[in-house]
Amino acid sequence: MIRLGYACISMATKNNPNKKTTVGQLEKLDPAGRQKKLRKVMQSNFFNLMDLLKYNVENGIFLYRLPSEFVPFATHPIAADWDWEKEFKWDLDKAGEFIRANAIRMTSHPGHYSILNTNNPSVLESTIKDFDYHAKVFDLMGLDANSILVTHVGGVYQDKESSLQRFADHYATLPEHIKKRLVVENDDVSFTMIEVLHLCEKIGAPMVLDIHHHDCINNGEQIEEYLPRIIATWGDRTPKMHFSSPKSEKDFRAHADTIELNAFLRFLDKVSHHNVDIMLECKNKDEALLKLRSELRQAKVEVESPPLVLA
DNA sequence: TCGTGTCAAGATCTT
DNA sequence: AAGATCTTGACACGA
Repeated sequence: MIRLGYACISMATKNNPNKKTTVGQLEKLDPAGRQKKLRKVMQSNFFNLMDLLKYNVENGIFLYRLPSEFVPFATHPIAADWDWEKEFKWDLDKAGEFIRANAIRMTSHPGHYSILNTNNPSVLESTIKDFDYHAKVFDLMGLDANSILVTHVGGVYQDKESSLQRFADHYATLPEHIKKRLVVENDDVSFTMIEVLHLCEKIGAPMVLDIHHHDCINNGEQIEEYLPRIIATWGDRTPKMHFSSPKSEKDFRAHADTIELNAFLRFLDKVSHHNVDIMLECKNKDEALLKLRSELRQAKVEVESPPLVLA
């Protein structure tokens, strides 16, 4: 069975769990004022998250990416003495309860400034701190290892081989609670499906296949040839893939507003006999998901539930 | 209320 | 060596 999901922002719920503030704002306040401000932002993020998850469940959407901004300045020095874990323990429990009760798969995507294969020790340190934060949120919500952190390989630094090796070396040093959630995605400019697959097989981490990125860089490889191996990297977890449509011929790498039905059908043909979660990445978010769903229904393609068996 | 400059973070390309 | 770009929505402030 296939499940569809979307990233971070819902167009239907006006408020989203990605409210934030700025360093400049916090600097104007005394320590107590800072904590108050951070608390206020996080409170609205919790409120908005519960609202959004309820909407998701009502609409049969069980795959969702939590915005990295969920905890404001979670790893920034300016919020170092703010103990959000303790302060929001009750809320994290409640959210986790709802997520587990409704079998929602939460995922996350640490920002593109977090780069595990960096050769700069201070960047590595802040990257691990960022991964730790993302993992901790899922840990505190009591979510299983299907709640993953998706990252890219990182920079090339003029030497792909050693850059891949450095990813593997740094991966090996990660604490268990991060390692059990970290997965690697092929990107659209540097590391191809094949390169990431080899890396994932080597280090024993799952691979997120991004179809659009593969369309951006490849050496003519067909995804169907590699799907069994990609899916095998997930072990007993549910594989996750990313799907999006190019914005235009000229601006190919950018995401379009919606998903192009025919391209999606061609992809579906290759994966529909697997159990796969598909994250749709497009500007129109949940609206695009619901649109695709209705187009699939019109095309009489049953995707998200097992085929009906008539008695 | 509306328009706009600005925003934590790195890598890479351009000047 | 310093600056621009990537990508990008939303905060915060001034009009």
